[in-house]
Amino acid sequence: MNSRYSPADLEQRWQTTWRSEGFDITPEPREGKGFYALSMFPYPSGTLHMGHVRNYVITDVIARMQRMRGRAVLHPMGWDAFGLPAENAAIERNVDPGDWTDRNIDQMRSQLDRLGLSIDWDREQATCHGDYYRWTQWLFLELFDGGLAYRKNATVNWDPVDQTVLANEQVDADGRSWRSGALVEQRQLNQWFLRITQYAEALLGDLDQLSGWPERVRTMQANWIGRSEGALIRFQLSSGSGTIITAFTTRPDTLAGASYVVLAPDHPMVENLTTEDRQESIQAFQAEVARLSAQERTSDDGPKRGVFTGATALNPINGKLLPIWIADYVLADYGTGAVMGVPAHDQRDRRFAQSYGLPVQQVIDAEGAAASIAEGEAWTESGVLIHSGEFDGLNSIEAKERITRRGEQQGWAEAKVTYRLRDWLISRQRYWGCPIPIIHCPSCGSVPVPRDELPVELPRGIDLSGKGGSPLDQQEDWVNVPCPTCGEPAKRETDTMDTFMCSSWYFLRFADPHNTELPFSREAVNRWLPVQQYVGGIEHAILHLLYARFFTKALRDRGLIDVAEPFDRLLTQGMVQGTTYRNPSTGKYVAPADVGDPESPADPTSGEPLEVLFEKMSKSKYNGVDPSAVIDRYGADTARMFILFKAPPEKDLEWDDADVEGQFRFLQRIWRLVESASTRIESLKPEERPEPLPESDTTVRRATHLAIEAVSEDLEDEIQLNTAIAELMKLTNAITSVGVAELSTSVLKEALSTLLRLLAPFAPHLAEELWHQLGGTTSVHRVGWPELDPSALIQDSVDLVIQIKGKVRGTIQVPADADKAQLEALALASDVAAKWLEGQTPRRVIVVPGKLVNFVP
RNA sequence: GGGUCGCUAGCUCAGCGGUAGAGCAUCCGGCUUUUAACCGGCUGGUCCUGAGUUCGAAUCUCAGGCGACCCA
Repeated sequence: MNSRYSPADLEQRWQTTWRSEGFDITPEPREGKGFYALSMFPYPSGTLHMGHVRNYVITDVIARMQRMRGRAVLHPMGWDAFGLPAENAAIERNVDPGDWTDRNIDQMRSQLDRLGLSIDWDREQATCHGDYYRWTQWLFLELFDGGLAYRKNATVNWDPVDQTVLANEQVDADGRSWRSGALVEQRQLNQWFLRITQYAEALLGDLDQLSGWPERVRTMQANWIGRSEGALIRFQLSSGSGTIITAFTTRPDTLAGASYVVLAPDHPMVENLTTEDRQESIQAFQAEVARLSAQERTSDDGPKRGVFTGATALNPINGKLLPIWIADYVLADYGTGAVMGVPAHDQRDRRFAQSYGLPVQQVIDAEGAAASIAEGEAWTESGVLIHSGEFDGLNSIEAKERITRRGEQQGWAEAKVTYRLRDWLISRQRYWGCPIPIIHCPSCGSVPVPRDELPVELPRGIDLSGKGGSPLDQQEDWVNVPCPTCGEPAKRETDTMDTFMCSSWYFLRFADPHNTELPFSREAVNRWLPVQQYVGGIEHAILHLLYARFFTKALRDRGLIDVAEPFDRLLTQGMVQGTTYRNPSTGKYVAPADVGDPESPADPTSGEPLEVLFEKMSKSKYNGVDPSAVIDRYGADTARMFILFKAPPEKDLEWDDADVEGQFRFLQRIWRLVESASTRIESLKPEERPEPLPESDTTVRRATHLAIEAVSEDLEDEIQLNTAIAELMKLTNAITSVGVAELSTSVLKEALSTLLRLLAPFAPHLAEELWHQLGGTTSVHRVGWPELDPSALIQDSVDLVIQIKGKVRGTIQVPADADKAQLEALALASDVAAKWLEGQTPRRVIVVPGKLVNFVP
């Protein structure tokens, strides 16, 4: 009977059994909706890292628990398989990107399988396979038909390392590419865009419905969409030419304080406005600004630079002359590409005015305003209007409205809402992506490829030099085709799609993965969507999660689906961090093998002491832990338990080998506990329970049902997997400390059967093995979630705390059902009260039934 | 500069008006010729600071400190 817990063979054995029984195949929901649990699908890099493990294990626990609760569960997996790494591998090693990707997928799938994830592999999708990207193209044409996909010439972000353009969301705050980290340049190119701005209001407004999303993700999306209310102001040129410059402002109340007007350097009117003598300096400045990123241009700090055009405009509110400048801090595609300069009340305007000696006129007054303006700052708060003629004395809020209304009456203003959100640039000048299904015809323009000819397949086996331009440009056979409309010679679009297009609808395909007529049927989508629980990294707070919401809304408006939001509940899991050694003087990272004594790590070359940090696991920091190695050593169940227990799911997790040992020991304790009890239990069928129960039985029954209550809440309401595991430990400790020998068979059975069922989602293999050892005949994963018996939680007697003036002075045992008067009497009669009250009559008595009595003398 | 979140045992975290808890680590003891050991037990806390509300504050309020993230 003293068998040993050896995870390696039992995990393998159960995985084989489950697979052969088709345990993970998705059942059709019998009534109502099923439960859809989804992890953000990975890029198939070929190696599974701990971040993946954490992601999929969290989703797996939720999926398994919902299944035990009797729900039909959809828990699929796929591959976000287009993208640059495959293309780079092809360039470096001369392999086919498709073959390389498929090999990686096979490798990662087998690594995932070892974790015991209950994934329905029959629904697997890879975005780079024709039977998937056929539908990505089909959906692109839907958007094209709906006017949501269009081509335009625009200033776009160019990544000089990856040699492709990027969407605004894919450039970080420092103006660097999210992928390559390269400083992004600006280029003028003719590119494809999706009209996400048409959904700005809906994407913002519907954030309110997403109560199952983390607050910070909603805030980040709201900030990114960046709605601002204001007005368009039309400035007439003083030359009397009738030419009008339209500027957008959120502060029409400060209009009287405008002392100049600024256009973006690439504003289309600049050339006409500029006087003869200034042409040269204007052109030089335009060229200079073109090299800067939007972030560099618009930040509050740093000097603002510009050039005077020679033209002037009139301020419509007071007729003052305003010089017209161009400046780096105004962007052509935000608002109207023109702003009014109000140095007293805008920080960037103030910097600019200071550089060029432009007048500063205060028009908003409030306490401290004049002083701060005098110190060279801008007063950007609201206040009361001054120096604004008839509007003097109004507060900012009223004034915004009154001034805008006056302007509307007189034809120089218009109330207007603008957004920071830009249209989504989806063209990529790379090979390994989904081809855009468009043919350019000299006479018919951009013509969609007929739907029955989809997919437009990527040509295979081509030479990828990696040097400039899209590799598809050079594929003459592929590029030159007759126009589908007129039959004349035409050319295929050679840009491919941003891979975020592929991931913007994969969650819909999982509902109907084998459909050959449509990307998905409305019925299948209605059956499963929205995703009840979505789990993934916070890095997609804006990118993927915003695009997917946009796609869902656009497809709903095209009549393809009925849901307006794709993800009901979202969990953003934290990073997995590894122990990292760094030399503080050189900033260099040192591998753990080279640091000597881990207690006092030292640099192997210089002997300097190293600092010990926890940072996101990565090769360059030598702090990675290989999931396969952990599974080899401790088994998948221990790896799962550790990664779930060590930190709450949304927080960063510090990997610590000692704590992994701890989890392994806990599983061993359960193993031994069940072994020691197995002689007493022949089957798991319920049997008569003697009443009343002896005290040891009551204690364990209570612990059992407390655990049911706590674990159920932790898994269903808040996803608190770490505390759920702590509850399992408490139950285990309660059973062991009372002792198996002290328990009646029926209570022991109930306790162990409960423990194993609560454990099953976390450590599925061990729970299954022990369940069978106790005589279970069906899988523990199919027997149902344990039910709470509230009567088991009731105690006959409870500890009553006795406080004197709010300080705890002792406890007494009282009947659990005693009323307030009885409690007070019992407490007053106690030794504790006698000692501390010293005969005084308490002035006040607070009684909290079941908890305490507080005497205030 | 603004916002959000956090600060509880050495570490990672529970508790969110009513006796401060868990796991790991430490320490002690036992068992076993141990190398993935195991078992039992004991330690260990100005709950970031200060003020307020309350019979009673880790928990609520305010101010401050430190840290992380987001926005500018």
